[in-house]
Amino acid sequence: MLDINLIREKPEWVKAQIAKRNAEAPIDQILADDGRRREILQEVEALRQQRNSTSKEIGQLMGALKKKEAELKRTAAGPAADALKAEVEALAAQAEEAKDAPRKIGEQIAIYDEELREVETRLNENLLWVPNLTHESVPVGPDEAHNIFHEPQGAPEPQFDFEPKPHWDLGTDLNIIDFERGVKLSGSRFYVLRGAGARLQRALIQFMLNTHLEKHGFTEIYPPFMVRSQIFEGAGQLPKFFDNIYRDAEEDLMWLGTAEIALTSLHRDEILDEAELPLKYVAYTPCWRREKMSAGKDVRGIKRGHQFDKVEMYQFVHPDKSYEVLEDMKQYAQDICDLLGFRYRFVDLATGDVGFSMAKTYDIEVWAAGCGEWLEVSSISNAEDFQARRSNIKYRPTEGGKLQYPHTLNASGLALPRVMIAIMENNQQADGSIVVPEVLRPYMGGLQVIEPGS
RNA sequence: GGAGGGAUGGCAGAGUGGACGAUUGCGACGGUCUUGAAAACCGUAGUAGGCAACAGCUUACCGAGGGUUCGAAUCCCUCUCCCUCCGCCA
Repeated sequence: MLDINLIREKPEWVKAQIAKRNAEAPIDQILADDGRRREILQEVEALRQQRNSTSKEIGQLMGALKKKEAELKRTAAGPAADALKAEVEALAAQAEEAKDAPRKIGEQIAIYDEELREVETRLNENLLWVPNLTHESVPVGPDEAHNIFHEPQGAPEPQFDFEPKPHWDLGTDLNIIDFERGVKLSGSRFYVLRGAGARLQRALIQFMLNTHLEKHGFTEIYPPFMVRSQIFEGAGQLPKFFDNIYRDAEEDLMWLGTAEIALTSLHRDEILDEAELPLKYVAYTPCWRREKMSAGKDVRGIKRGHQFDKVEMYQFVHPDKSYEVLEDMKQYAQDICDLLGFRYRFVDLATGDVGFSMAKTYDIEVWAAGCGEWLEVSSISNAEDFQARRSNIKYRPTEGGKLQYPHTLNASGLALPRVMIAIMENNQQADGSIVVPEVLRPYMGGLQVIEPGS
């Protein structure tokens, strides 16, 4: 969510920023509703103030009336009682009369309130549809064709004296990926990992988590895999990406598309201490995506499934530090690639390709020799205060003053299926076996090579 | 799934229609005292919005949303969450 003050003060600049993303947002409607909202507020608050003060007067009248009534009760019949009775009646009539004015004010307030509710509802909904603004360092361009690809680095490109096979053939031949049974169980874009395949993935998860815990200083989180729709809204997934989310038919629960969604909301509605920052979290979760947008794309193999596993890093940081931390996060993801012996390249996403919630994003792509593709294994982003605003997460500055929004960053560390692909395809041998990267062997009972039947 | 009880400021916990944005205690912060600290004493304190923007004024907020009323923390309705007991269960 953007700061409404920013839209109010620099609407044309905001529009230009959104145009850079090749996106659209109802800025004019927001401005109109925001203006009207403030007009109504002034009217309605003045009315409320009037009503409050008259109500207080009535309260005093009622108090006096009660006193007199009590006094009347204690007084024996006679001239004194008659006089009191007259006083009581007069006061009662006065109170009744005094109610007229505030009652009318109340009716007016109700009319304004109705319009206010309508305007605010629309305003808030529209604000949720406005994407984050990209950072000035992001290359400008309407789509992914304008991304900047950096020179490949890391390990040298693997060389073979035979034709390297794609992972779907390797996996099937070794009987470690079972596509047919995956489809039998759940339909297209699902697969079963078997034997050393399943173990390889589990080893990778352990290896990645341990690396981030022990070398990069993260705290491990195990979040719920299903969360409320509000939580999706907080991360910026809703309302825009509703079609891509799996949801429960009866409860207001949705299956994570990424751990980022849950991690963003860990501190929802909380006020942190500045001294607590940065908060560094890492979580392993499965991720579920309908992939409606990519129907017919990447249908072979395990590159794009409806369910996949991912280790995700997430940080809440001081706003002044977030771009520094973005580079750290990039390094953490890179470390995993290096340890696994990958050849990889960094991509600076162009304004038109940066995700809805993000101000700046780097991708890491890993070379996979069998399918001959660069595979996106990590996305490293700074959301600045966009997600913190949506999720109402603030921090109290040590030196006092107004509460501030922290910046949030997320980075895959890494996405499992594509890492599996790279390992299988790059480490394959002429006989179809696969060499297990050294760092994973301790997690696989010392297994060095995945051979048929292992 | 059944029955009952709850939700109030950082925490604990009063408040059942009018002076309550809210008693009190603890904690926090500032000060006095002290060589320093503790104790004691004094004082300050929530969040969000609007207007003016220098101090100022104002509205809303007692789990959430509606309603009754001149007026709601307090009464009514709906929802969410928590606790206790029973049932079921990894």
